[in-house]
Amino acid sequence: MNGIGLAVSTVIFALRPHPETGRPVLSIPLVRRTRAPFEGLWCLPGGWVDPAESLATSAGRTLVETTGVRPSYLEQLYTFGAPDRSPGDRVVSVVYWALVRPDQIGERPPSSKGPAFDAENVAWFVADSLGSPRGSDGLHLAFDHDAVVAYALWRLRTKVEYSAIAQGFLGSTFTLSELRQVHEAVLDRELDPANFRRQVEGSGTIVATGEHVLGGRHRPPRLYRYDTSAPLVDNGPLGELTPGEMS
Amino acid sequence: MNGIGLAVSTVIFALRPHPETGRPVLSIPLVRRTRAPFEGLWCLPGGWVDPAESLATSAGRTLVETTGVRPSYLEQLYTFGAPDRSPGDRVVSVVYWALVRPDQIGERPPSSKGPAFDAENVAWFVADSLGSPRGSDGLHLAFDHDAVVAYALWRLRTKVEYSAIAQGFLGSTFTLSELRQVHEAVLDRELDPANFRRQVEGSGTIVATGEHVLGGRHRPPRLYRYDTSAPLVDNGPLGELTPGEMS
DNA sequence: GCAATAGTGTCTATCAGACATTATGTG
DNA sequence: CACATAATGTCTGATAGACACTATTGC
Repeated sequence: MNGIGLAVSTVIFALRPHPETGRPVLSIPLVRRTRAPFEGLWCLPGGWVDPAESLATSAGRTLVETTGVRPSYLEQLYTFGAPDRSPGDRVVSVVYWALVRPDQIGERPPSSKGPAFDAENVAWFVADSLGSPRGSDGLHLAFDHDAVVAYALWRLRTKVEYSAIAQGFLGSTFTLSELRQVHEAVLDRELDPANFRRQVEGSGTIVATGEHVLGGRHRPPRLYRYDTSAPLVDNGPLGELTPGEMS
Repeated sequence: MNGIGLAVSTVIFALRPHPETGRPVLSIPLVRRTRAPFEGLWCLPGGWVDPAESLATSAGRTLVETTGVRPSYLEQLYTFGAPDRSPGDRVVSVVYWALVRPDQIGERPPSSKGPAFDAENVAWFVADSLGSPRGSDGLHLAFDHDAVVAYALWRLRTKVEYSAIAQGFLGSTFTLSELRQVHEAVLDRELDPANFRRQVEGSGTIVATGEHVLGGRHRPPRLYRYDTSAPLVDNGPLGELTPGEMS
Protein backbone atom coordinates (compact mmCIF):
# COMPACT_ATOMS: atom_id res chain seq x y z
CA MET A 1 0.00 0.00 0.00
CA ASN A 2 1.77 3.13 -1.11
CA GLY A 3 -0.86 5.46 -2.54
CA ILE A 4 0.03 4.81 -6.17
CA GLY A 5 -2.85 4.50 -8.60
CA LEU A 6 -2.77 1.37 -10.72
CA ALA A 7 -4.31 1.54 -14.17
CA VAL A 8 -4.42 -0.59 -17.29
CA SER A 9 -4.41 0.55 -20.90
CA THR A 10 -4.56 -1.45 -24.10
CA VAL A 11 -3.25 -0.90 -27.59
CA ILE A 12 -5.84 -2.58 -29.79
CA PHE A 13 -4.94 -3.59 -33.31
CA ALA A 14 -7.33 -4.41 -36.13
CA LEU A 15 -7.00 -4.55 -39.89
CA ARG A 16 -9.44 -2.08 -41.39
CA PRO A 17 -9.88 -0.52 -44.81
CA HIS A 18 -7.65 2.51 -45.22
CA PRO A 19 -9.85 5.65 -45.31
CA GLU A 20 -8.30 6.64 -48.65
CA THR A 21 -6.99 3.58 -50.45
CA GLY A 22 -9.49 1.10 -49.04
CA ARG A 23 -6.77 -1.49 -48.58
CA PRO A 24 -6.56 -3.24 -45.19
CA VAL A 25 -4.30 -1.30 -42.88
CA LEU A 26 -3.25 -1.70 -39.28
CA SER A 27 -5.56 0.46 -37.18
CA ILE A 28 -5.93 1.42 -33.53
CA PRO A 29 -9.03 2.70 -31.70
CA LEU A 30 -8.50 5.66 -29.41
CA VAL A 31 -10.67 7.42 -26.87
CA ARG A 32 -11.05 11.18 -26.58
CA ARG A 33 -10.50 12.50 -23.09
CA THR A 34 -13.49 14.39 -21.76
CA ARG A 35 -11.82 15.76 -18.64
CA ALA A 36 -8.50 17.09 -17.40
CA PRO A 37 -5.70 16.28 -17.72
CA PHE A 38 -5.25 16.38 -21.49
CA GLU A 39 -8.96 17.09 -22.08
CA GLY A 40 -9.79 16.79 -25.77
CA LEU A 41 -6.71 14.74 -26.64
CA TRP A 42 -6.91 11.17 -27.79
CA CYS A 43 -5.56 8.36 -25.63
CA LEU A 44 -5.57 4.62 -25.25
CA PRO A 45 -8.62 2.88 -23.82
CA GLY A 46 -8.14 1.80 -20.23
CA GLY A 47 -9.15 2.38 -16.66
CA TRP A 48 -8.42 1.57 -13.06
CA VAL A 49 -7.66 -1.93 -11.90
CA ASP A 50 -10.37 -3.37 -9.71
CA PRO A 51 -8.75 -4.89 -6.59
CA ALA A 52 -10.59 -8.17 -7.17
CA GLU A 53 -9.71 -8.75 -10.81
CA SER A 54 -6.52 -9.83 -12.54
CA LEU A 55 -4.59 -7.39 -14.69
CA ALA A 56 -5.55 -9.12 -17.94
CA THR A 57 -9.20 -9.24 -16.93
CA SER A 58 -9.04 -5.59 -16.09
CA ALA A 59 -7.54 -4.78 -19.49
CA GLY A 60 -10.18 -6.87 -21.26
CA ARG A 61 -13.01 -5.30 -19.30
CA THR A 62 -11.94 -1.69 -19.74
CA LEU A 63 -11.35 -2.02 -23.45
CA VAL A 64 -14.77 -3.52 -24.01
CA GLU A 65 -16.39 -0.85 -21.87
CA THR A 66 -14.72 2.02 -23.67
CA THR A 67 -14.53 0.82 -27.27
CA GLY A 68 -16.99 -2.05 -27.64
CA VAL A 69 -14.47 -4.44 -29.20
CA ARG A 70 -13.86 -7.98 -27.96
CA PRO A 71 -10.28 -9.02 -28.65
CA SER A 72 -9.23 -12.46 -29.83
CA TYR A 73 -5.79 -12.05 -28.33
CA LEU A 74 -4.45 -10.12 -25.35
CA GLU A 75 -0.89 -9.91 -24.08
CA GLN A 76 0.91 -7.77 -21.59
CA LEU A 77 3.22 -5.23 -23.22
CA TYR A 78 5.02 -3.19 -20.59
CA THR A 79 4.41 -1.27 -17.40
CA PHE A 80 4.90 2.47 -17.61
CA GLY A 81 5.53 4.21 -14.34
CA ALA A 82 7.58 7.38 -14.68
CA PRO A 83 6.71 9.59 -11.71
CA ASP A 84 5.75 12.52 -13.95
CA ARG A 85 3.83 10.66 -16.64
CA SER A 86 0.55 11.96 -15.33
CA PRO A 87 -0.11 15.29 -13.62
CA GLY A 88 -1.30 15.03 -10.04
CA ASP A 89 -1.22 11.75 -8.15
CA ARG A 90 1.17 9.05 -9.26
CA VAL A 91 -0.30 6.61 -11.77
CA VAL A 92 1.38 3.43 -12.95
CA SER A 93 -0.11 1.83 -16.06
CA VAL A 94 0.18 -1.81 -16.99
CA VAL A 95 -0.24 -1.73 -20.76
CA TYR A 96 -1.61 -4.64 -22.79
CA TRP A 97 -1.88 -5.10 -26.52
CA ALA A 98 -4.74 -6.84 -28.24
CA LEU A 99 -5.79 -8.12 -31.64
CA VAL A 100 -9.35 -8.07 -32.91
CA ARG A 101 -11.08 -9.53 -35.94
CA PRO A 102 -13.44 -7.35 -37.95
CA ASP A 103 -16.44 -9.28 -36.61
CA GLN A 104 -15.40 -8.47 -33.05
CA ILE A 105 -15.71 -4.75 -33.58
CA GLY A 106 -19.06 -3.48 -32.32
CA GLU A 107 -19.70 -0.42 -34.43
CA ARG A 108 -22.64 0.48 -32.23
CA PRO A 109 -22.88 0.15 -28.48
CA PRO A 110 -24.31 -3.26 -27.53
CA SER A 111 -28.01 -2.61 -27.08
CA SER A 112 -29.05 -5.31 -24.66
CA LYS A 113 -26.44 -5.67 -21.97
CA GLY A 114 -23.30 -4.14 -20.56
CA PRO A 115 -22.36 -0.50 -20.35
CA ALA A 116 -22.73 1.33 -23.63
CA PHE A 117 -19.57 3.05 -24.78
CA ASP A 118 -19.49 6.62 -25.93
CA ALA A 119 -19.26 6.22 -29.70
CA GLU A 120 -18.81 9.95 -30.13
CA ASN A 121 -15.46 9.82 -28.40
CA VAL A 122 -14.06 6.65 -29.94
CA ALA A 123 -12.35 6.67 -33.32
CA TRP A 124 -10.03 4.45 -35.32
CA PHE A 125 -6.64 5.72 -36.48
CA VAL A 126 -4.18 4.33 -38.98
CA ALA A 127 -1.38 2.88 -36.85
CA ASP A 128 1.41 4.43 -38.87
CA SER A 129 -0.02 7.90 -38.26
CA LEU A 130 0.55 7.39 -34.52
CA GLY A 131 3.53 6.80 -32.32
CA SER A 132 5.72 9.54 -33.75
CA PRO A 133 8.32 10.93 -31.32
CA ARG A 134 7.47 13.84 -29.08
CA GLY A 135 7.98 17.17 -30.73
CA SER A 136 7.73 15.79 -34.25
CA ASP A 137 4.88 16.29 -36.66
CA GLY A 138 1.79 14.14 -36.57
CA LEU A 139 -0.97 13.44 -34.13
CA HIS A 140 0.10 13.32 -30.51
CA LEU A 141 -1.69 11.48 -27.74
CA ALA A 142 -2.28 12.21 -24.09
CA PHE A 143 0.18 11.12 -21.37
CA ASP A 144 3.08 9.02 -22.69
CA HIS A 145 0.82 7.15 -25.07
CA ASP A 146 2.85 8.07 -28.16
CA ALA A 147 5.73 5.97 -26.85
CA VAL A 148 3.34 3.24 -25.77
CA VAL A 149 1.84 2.94 -29.24
CA ALA A 150 5.26 2.96 -30.89
CA TYR A 151 6.43 0.14 -28.66
CA ALA A 152 3.27 -1.92 -29.22
CA LEU A 153 3.63 -1.51 -32.96
CA TRP A 154 7.22 -2.69 -32.75
CA ARG A 155 6.24 -5.72 -30.70
CA LEU A 156 3.44 -6.72 -33.07
CA ARG A 157 5.70 -6.42 -36.11
CA THR A 158 8.50 -8.34 -34.45
CA LYS A 159 6.20 -11.07 -33.25
CA VAL A 160 4.32 -11.63 -36.48
CA GLU A 161 7.57 -12.79 -38.06
CA TYR A 162 8.24 -15.67 -35.70
CA SER A 163 4.90 -16.60 -34.14
CA ALA A 164 1.40 -17.57 -35.16
CA ILE A 165 0.06 -14.27 -33.87
CA ALA A 166 -1.64 -13.46 -37.19
CA GLN A 167 -4.49 -15.78 -36.32
CA GLY A 168 -5.73 -13.09 -33.97
CA PHE A 169 -6.81 -11.25 -37.11
CA LEU A 170 -8.35 -14.25 -38.85
CA GLY A 171 -11.38 -16.48 -38.51
CA SER A 172 -11.23 -20.21 -37.89
CA THR A 173 -10.39 -21.00 -41.52
CA PHE A 174 -8.59 -18.95 -44.12
CA THR A 175 -6.69 -19.20 -47.37
CA LEU A 176 -2.95 -18.73 -47.64
CA SER A 177 -3.65 -15.59 -49.59
CA GLU A 178 -5.66 -14.18 -46.69
CA LEU A 179 -2.95 -15.10 -44.21
CA ARG A 180 -0.35 -13.49 -46.41
CA GLN A 181 -2.38 -10.32 -46.69
CA VAL A 182 -2.49 -10.12 -42.91
CA HIS A 183 1.27 -10.36 -42.74
CA GLU A 184 1.62 -7.81 -45.51
CA ALA A 185 -0.66 -5.34 -43.77
CA VAL A 186 1.13 -5.74 -40.45
CA LEU A 187 4.62 -5.48 -41.91
CA ASP A 188 3.57 -2.90 -44.49
CA ARG A 189 5.42 -4.59 -47.34
CA GLU A 190 4.63 -7.17 -49.99
CA LEU A 191 5.65 -10.79 -49.57
CA ASP A 192 6.40 -13.35 -52.26
CA PRO A 193 3.42 -15.74 -52.36
CA ALA A 194 5.56 -18.77 -53.20
CA ASN A 195 8.14 -18.20 -50.49
CA PHE A 196 5.49 -17.26 -47.97
CA ARG A 197 3.68 -20.51 -48.66
CA ARG A 198 6.79 -22.60 -48.17
CA GLN A 199 7.69 -20.89 -44.94
CA VAL A 200 4.30 -21.11 -43.32
CA GLU A 201 3.62 -24.64 -44.51
CA GLY A 202 7.02 -25.72 -43.28
CA SER A 203 6.44 -24.21 -39.86
CA GLY A 204 3.71 -26.74 -39.15
CA THR A 205 1.45 -24.16 -37.50
CA ILE A 206 -1.31 -24.49 -40.08
CA VAL A 207 -3.20 -27.49 -41.42
CA ALA A 208 -5.17 -27.81 -44.66
CA THR A 209 -8.83 -28.51 -44.01
CA GLY A 210 -9.27 -30.25 -47.36
CA GLU A 211 -11.91 -27.74 -48.41
CA HIS A 212 -11.56 -25.11 -51.11
CA VAL A 213 -13.07 -21.72 -51.71
CA LEU A 214 -15.10 -21.69 -54.91
CA GLY A 215 -16.55 -18.74 -56.75
CA GLY A 216 -13.43 -16.77 -57.56
CA ARG A 217 -12.57 -16.34 -61.23
CA HIS A 218 -9.45 -18.40 -60.75
CA ARG A 219 -8.20 -21.68 -59.30
CA PRO A 220 -9.97 -22.34 -55.97
CA PRO A 221 -7.59 -21.94 -53.04
CA ARG A 222 -7.33 -24.43 -50.20
CA LEU A 223 -8.70 -23.58 -46.81
CA TYR A 224 -6.42 -23.86 -43.80
CA ARG A 225 -6.84 -23.69 -40.07
CA TYR A 226 -4.29 -23.22 -37.32
CA ASP A 227 -3.00 -26.36 -35.68
CA THR A 228 -4.65 -26.08 -32.27
CA SER A 229 -2.03 -28.34 -30.71
CA ALA A 230 0.65 -25.75 -31.43
CA PRO A 231 0.92 -22.68 -29.18
CA LEU A 232 -0.29 -19.36 -30.53
CA VAL A 233 2.90 -17.59 -29.58
CA ASP A 234 6.08 -18.33 -27.76
CA ASN A 235 5.89 -16.48 -24.48
CA GLY A 236 8.23 -18.77 -22.66
CA PRO A 237 7.03 -20.24 -19.39
CA LEU A 238 4.20 -17.74 -19.19
CA GLY A 239 2.26 -19.00 -22.16
CA GLU A 240 -0.23 -16.88 -24.01
CA LEU A 241 -3.42 -15.26 -22.86
CA THR A 242 -6.38 -16.49 -24.81
CA PRO A 243 -9.81 -14.93 -24.47
CA GLY A 244 -10.83 -17.82 -22.25
CA GLU A 245 -8.20 -16.91 -19.70
CA MET A 246 -9.03 -13.25 -19.85
CA SER A 247 -11.96 -13.35 -17.51
CA MET B 1 -5.99 5.27 -6.38
CA ASN B 2 -7.42 1.85 -5.77
CA GLY B 3 -5.76 0.48 -2.64
CA ILE B 4 -3.48 -1.90 -4.48
CA GLY B 5 0.07 -2.22 -3.19
CA LEU B 6 2.73 -1.73 -5.82
CA ALA B 7 6.01 -3.55 -5.36
CA VAL B 8 9.12 -4.29 -7.40
CA SER B 9 11.21 -7.43 -7.42
CA THR B 10 14.34 -8.28 -9.36
CA VAL B 11 15.81 -11.49 -10.67
CA ILE B 12 19.55 -10.90 -10.44
CA PHE B 13 21.90 -13.01 -12.53
CA ALA B 14 25.61 -13.46 -12.01
CA LEU B 15 28.14 -16.04 -13.15
CA ARG B 16 29.67 -17.65 -10.07
CA PRO B 17 31.72 -20.77 -9.46
CA HIS B 18 29.52 -23.79 -9.07
CA PRO B 19 29.63 -24.98 -5.42
CA GLU B 20 30.70 -28.44 -6.55
CA THR B 21 32.39 -28.26 -9.93
CA GLY B 22 33.84 -24.77 -9.53
CA ARG B 23 32.94 -23.91 -13.10
CA PRO B 24 31.11 -20.61 -13.73
CA VAL B 25 27.37 -21.16 -13.52
CA LEU B 26 24.37 -18.87 -13.74
CA SER B 27 23.39 -17.91 -10.20
CA ILE B 28 20.67 -15.91 -8.50
CA PRO B 29 20.71 -14.27 -5.06
CA LEU B 30 17.61 -14.78 -2.94
CA VAL B 31 16.42 -13.33 0.34
CA ARG B 32 14.98 -15.34 3.20
CA ARG B 33 11.68 -14.02 4.46
CA THR B 34 11.76 -13.14 8.14
CA ARG B 35 8.06 -12.57 8.53
CA ALA B 36 4.69 -13.85 7.36
CA PRO B 37 3.55 -14.67 4.79
CA PHE B 38 5.94 -17.42 3.72
CA GLU B 39 8.26 -16.82 6.67
CA GLY B 40 11.46 -18.81 6.26
CA LEU B 41 11.05 -19.31 2.53
CA TRP B 42 13.39 -17.77 -0.01
CA CYS B 43 12.15 -15.08 -2.36
CA LEU B 44 13.37 -12.47 -4.82
CA PRO B 45 14.82 -9.22 -3.51
CA GLY B 46 12.45 -6.32 -3.81
CA GLY B 47 10.30 -3.87 -1.94
CA TRP B 48 7.65 -1.23 -2.20
CA VAL B 49 7.74 1.45 -4.85
CA ASP B 50 8.36 4.90 -3.43
CA PRO B 51 5.80 7.31 -4.91
CA ALA B 52 8.56 9.69 -5.94
CA GLU B 53 10.86 7.26 -7.76
CA SER B 54 10.63 5.53 -11.10
CA LEU B 55 10.03 1.80 -11.29
CA ALA B 56 13.57 1.08 -12.48
CA THR B 57 15.06 3.26 -9.77
CA SER B 58 12.94 1.46 -7.24
CA ALA B 59 14.14 -1.91 -8.49
CA GLY B 60 17.76 -0.77 -8.43
CA ARG B 61 17.44 0.67 -4.94
CA THR B 62 15.71 -2.31 -3.36
CA LEU B 63 18.11 -4.84 -4.81
CA VAL B 64 21.13 -2.94 -3.52
CA GLU B 65 19.52 -2.55 -0.12
CA THR B 66 18.67 -6.20 0.26
CA THR B 67 21.58 -7.96 -1.46
CA GLY B 68 24.40 -5.45 -1.74
CA VAL B 69 24.95 -5.99 -5.46
CA ARG B 70 25.11 -3.18 -8.02
CA PRO B 71 23.90 -4.37 -11.39
CA SER B 72 25.47 -3.42 -14.72
CA TYR B 73 22.19 -4.01 -16.54
CA LEU B 74 18.56 -3.73 -15.54
CA GLU B 75 15.47 -4.38 -17.64
CA GLN B 76 11.81 -4.75 -16.93
CA LEU B 77 10.61 -8.34 -17.20
CA TYR B 78 6.89 -8.56 -16.54
CA THR B 79 4.25 -7.38 -14.12
CA PHE B 80 2.65 -10.05 -11.99
CA GLY B 81 -0.74 -9.19 -10.57
CA ALA B 82 -2.94 -12.20 -9.95
CA PRO B 83 -5.39 -11.25 -7.17
CA ASP B 84 -4.39 -14.23 -5.02
CA ARG B 85 -0.63 -14.14 -5.52
CA SER B 86 -0.11 -12.77 -2.03
CA PRO B 87 -2.23 -13.45 1.04
CA GLY B 88 -3.93 -10.40 2.49
CA ASP B 89 -4.04 -7.11 0.66
CA ARG B 90 -3.62 -7.09 -3.10
CA VAL B 91 -0.03 -6.68 -4.26
CA VAL B 92 1.05 -6.13 -7.85
CA SER B 93 4.75 -6.64 -8.54
CA VAL B 94 6.66 -5.11 -11.40
CA VAL B 95 9.55 -7.52 -11.87
CA TYR B 96 12.92 -6.55 -13.31
CA TRP B 97 15.89 -8.68 -14.22
CA ALA B 98 19.48 -7.63 -13.76
CA LEU B 99 23.00 -8.71 -14.62
CA VAL B 100 25.98 -8.19 -12.35
CA ARG B 101 29.69 -8.68 -12.76
CA PRO B 102 31.68 -10.47 -10.05
CA ASP B 103 33.24 -7.18 -8.95
CA GLN B 104 29.78 -5.70 -8.37
CA ILE B 105 28.91 -8.25 -5.74
CA GLY B 106 29.52 -6.90 -2.27
CA GLU B 107 30.17 -10.01 -0.21
CA ARG B 108 30.00 -7.94 2.95
CA PRO B 109 27.63 -5.11 3.75
CA PRO B 110 29.11 -1.78 2.65
CA SER B 111 30.78 -0.44 5.77
CA SER B 112 30.72 3.29 5.26
CA LYS B 113 27.39 4.31 3.81
CA GLY B 114 23.92 3.09 2.99
CA PRO B 115 21.81 0.56 4.82
CA ALA B 116 23.66 -2.66 5.51
CA PHE B 117 21.93 -5.73 4.15
CA ASP B 118 21.31 -8.78 6.25
CA ALA B 119 23.95 -11.17 4.99
CA GLU B 120 22.53 -13.98 7.11
CA ASN B 121 19.41 -14.02 5.01
CA VAL B 122 20.89 -13.61 1.55
CA ALA B 123 22.27 -16.56 -0.39
CA TRP B 124 23.17 -17.43 -3.96
CA PHE B 125 21.50 -20.32 -5.73
CA VAL B 126 22.35 -22.09 -8.96
CA ALA B 127 19.76 -20.84 -11.45
CA ASP B 128 18.92 -24.27 -12.82
CA SER B 129 17.97 -25.47 -9.34
CA LEU B 130 15.19 -22.84 -9.26
CA GLY B 131 12.11 -22.17 -11.30
CA SER B 132 10.76 -25.70 -11.30
CA PRO B 133 6.97 -25.95 -11.68
CA ARG B 134 4.75 -25.91 -8.63
CA GLY B 135 4.32 -29.33 -7.08
CA SER B 136 7.49 -30.74 -8.63
CA ASP B 137 10.67 -31.57 -6.77
CA GLY B 138 13.28 -28.95 -6.02
CA LEU B 139 13.47 -25.77 -4.03
CA HIS B 140 10.33 -23.68 -4.10
CA LEU B 141 10.14 -19.97 -3.47
CA ALA B 142 7.62 -17.72 -1.77
CA PHE B 143 4.69 -16.17 -3.65
CA ASP B 144 4.71 -16.88 -7.41
CA HIS B 145 8.47 -16.42 -7.59
CA ASP B 146 9.08 -19.88 -9.07
CA ALA B 147 7.29 -18.81 -12.22
CA VAL B 148 9.00 -15.43 -12.15
CA VAL B 149 12.46 -17.00 -12.04
CA ALA B 150 11.58 -19.46 -14.80
CA TYR B 151 10.44 -16.62 -17.04
CA ALA B 152 13.50 -14.50 -16.31
CA LEU B 153 15.76 -17.43 -17.11
CA TRP B 154 13.96 -17.95 -20.40
CA ARG B 155 14.30 -14.27 -21.29
CA LEU B 156 18.00 -14.16 -20.51
CA ARG B 157 18.71 -17.27 -22.55
CA THR B 158 16.63 -16.05 -25.46
CA LYS B 159 18.21 -12.63 -25.41
CA VAL B 160 21.83 -13.71 -25.17
CA GLU B 161 21.49 -15.33 -28.59
CA TYR B 162 20.54 -12.19 -30.48
CA SER B 163 21.79 -9.25 -28.43
CA ALA B 164 24.94 -7.98 -26.81
CA ILE B 165 23.53 -8.63 -23.37
CA ALA B 166 26.54 -10.72 -22.36
CA GLN B 167 28.54 -7.57 -21.70
CA GLY B 168 26.53 -7.22 -18.52
CA PHE B 169 28.67 -10.04 -17.18
CA LEU B 170 31.99 -8.74 -18.50
CA GLY B 171 34.41 -5.95 -17.77
CA SER B 172 35.36 -3.24 -20.26
CA THR B 173 37.75 -5.52 -22.17
CA PHE B 174 37.72 -9.26 -22.62
CA THR B 175 38.98 -12.04 -24.85
CA LEU B 176 36.79 -13.97 -27.22
CA SER B 177 37.32 -16.99 -25.04
CA GLU B 178 35.92 -15.14 -22.03
CA LEU B 179 32.94 -13.94 -24.04
CA ARG B 180 32.32 -17.43 -25.26
CA GLN B 181 32.47 -18.81 -21.74
CA VAL B 182 29.78 -16.34 -20.72
CA HIS B 183 27.53 -17.56 -23.51
CA GLU B 184 28.28 -21.16 -22.63
CA ALA B 185 27.44 -20.64 -18.98
CA VAL B 186 24.19 -18.84 -19.80
CA LEU B 187 23.07 -21.36 -22.40
CA ASP B 188 24.49 -24.31 -20.47
CA ARG B 189 26.08 -25.88 -23.52
CA GLU B 190 29.42 -25.77 -25.28
CA LEU B 191 29.94 -23.61 -28.35
CA ASP B 192 32.41 -24.11 -31.17
CA PRO B 193 35.17 -21.51 -30.70
CA ALA B 194 35.69 -21.04 -34.42
CA ASN B 195 32.04 -20.56 -35.29
CA PHE B 196 31.47 -18.41 -32.24
CA ARG B 197 34.30 -16.15 -33.29
CA ARG B 198 32.95 -15.71 -36.80
CA GLN B 199 29.45 -14.95 -35.60
CA VAL B 200 30.37 -12.40 -32.99
CA GLU B 201 33.03 -10.73 -35.15
CA GLY B 202 30.58 -10.54 -38.00
CA SER B 203 27.91 -8.94 -35.85
CA GLY B 204 30.01 -5.83 -35.47
CA THR B 205 29.17 -5.43 -31.79
CA ILE B 206 32.74 -5.90 -30.62
CA VAL B 207 35.98 -4.21 -31.59
CA ALA B 208 39.56 -5.42 -31.12
CA THR B 209 41.54 -3.12 -28.85
CA GLY B 210 44.87 -4.11 -30.43
CA GLU B 211 46.16 -5.37 -27.11
CA HIS B 212 46.81 -8.96 -26.18
CA VAL B 213 46.81 -10.93 -22.96
CA LEU B 214 50.24 -12.32 -22.20
CA GLY B 215 51.24 -14.86 -19.57
CA GLY B 216 49.19 -17.87 -20.64
CA ARG B 217 51.13 -20.91 -21.79
CA HIS B 218 49.74 -20.51 -25.29
CA ARG B 219 49.26 -17.97 -28.05
CA PRO B 220 48.21 -14.63 -26.52
CA PRO B 221 44.58 -13.80 -27.27
CA ARG B 222 43.41 -10.42 -28.51
CA LEU B 223 41.48 -8.14 -26.24
CA TYR B 224 38.14 -6.82 -27.41
CA ARG B 225 35.67 -4.24 -26.18
CA TYR B 226 32.05 -3.67 -27.08
CA ASP B 227 31.38 -1.11 -29.75
CA THR B 228 29.84 1.67 -27.68
CA SER B 229 28.10 3.12 -30.71
CA ALA B 230 25.99 -0.03 -31.00
CA PRO B 231 23.04 -0.53 -28.65
CA LEU B 232 23.38 -3.04 -25.86
CA VAL B 233 20.15 -4.78 -26.72
CA ASP B 234 17.27 -4.33 -29.10
CA ASN B 235 14.36 -3.21 -26.98
CA GLY B 236 12.56 -1.45 -29.76
CA PRO B 237 11.54 2.14 -29.17
CA LEU B 238 12.10 1.81 -25.43
CA GLY B 239 15.84 1.31 -25.53
CA GLU B 240 17.77 -0.25 -22.72
CA LEU B 241 18.20 0.79 -19.16
CA THR B 242 21.81 1.39 -18.28
CA PRO B 243 22.95 1.96 -14.72
CA GLY B 244 23.16 5.68 -15.43
CA GLU B 245 19.47 5.83 -16.15
CA MET B 246 18.57 3.77 -13.15
CA SER B 247 18.65 6.57 -10.62
C1' DG C 1 -8.89 -19.18 -75.31
C1' DC C 2 -7.93 -15.56 -71.75
C1' DA C 3 -7.41 -13.59 -67.27
C1' DA C 4 -6.39 -14.28 -62.68
C1' DT C 5 -4.82 -16.42 -58.85
C1' DA C 6 -3.22 -21.06 -56.77
C1' DG C 7 0.39 -23.84 -56.30
C1' DT C 8 5.19 -26.13 -57.59
C1' DG C 9 9.98 -26.21 -59.01
C1' DT C 10 14.61 -24.38 -59.31
C1' DC C 11 18.54 -21.57 -58.82
C1' DT C 12 21.52 -18.86 -55.82
C1' DA C 13 23.48 -16.30 -51.99
C1' DT C 14 23.93 -16.63 -47.26
C1' DC C 15 24.73 -18.75 -43.01
C1' DA C 16 25.33 -22.09 -39.14
C1' DG C 17 27.71 -26.09 -37.75
C1' DA C 18 31.50 -29.55 -38.11
C1' DC C 19 36.04 -29.92 -38.35
C1' DA C 20 40.90 -29.41 -40.37
C1' DT C 21 44.82 -26.48 -40.33
C1' DT C 22 48.04 -23.00 -39.09
C1' DA C 23 49.92 -19.55 -35.57
C1' DT C 24 52.23 -18.24 -31.41
C1' DG C 25 52.96 -17.94 -26.89
C1' DT C 26 55.09 -20.73 -22.30
C1' DG C 27 57.71 -24.38 -20.00
C1' DC D 1 60.51 -29.41 -28.90
C1' DA D 2 55.93 -30.33 -26.69
C1' DC D 3 51.78 -28.41 -25.42
C1' DA D 4 47.84 -25.49 -25.19
C1' DT D 5 44.93 -22.30 -26.89
C1' DA D 6 44.25 -18.60 -30.65
C1' DA D 7 42.95 -17.77 -35.04
C1' DT D 8 41.89 -19.00 -39.88
C1' DG D 9 40.17 -21.88 -43.62
C1' DT D 10 37.08 -25.24 -45.82
C1' DC D 11 33.22 -28.11 -46.54
C1' DT D 12 28.30 -29.09 -46.21
C1' DG D 13 23.44 -28.90 -45.31
C1' DA D 14 19.59 -25.80 -44.44
C1' DT D 15 17.20 -21.80 -45.68
C1' DA D 16 15.43 -17.28 -47.62
C1' DG D 17 14.65 -14.75 -51.68
C1' DA D 18 14.04 -14.23 -56.72
C1' DC D 19 11.63 -15.92 -60.25
C1' DA D 20 10.12 -19.37 -63.88
C1' DC D 21 6.64 -22.53 -64.63
C1' DT D 22 2.34 -25.35 -64.29
C1' DA D 23 -2.68 -25.91 -62.57
C1' DT D 24 -7.45 -24.76 -62.30
C1' DT D 25 -11.16 -22.07 -62.05
C1' DG D 26 -14.74 -18.28 -64.28
C1' DC D 27 -15.91 -15.73 -68.24
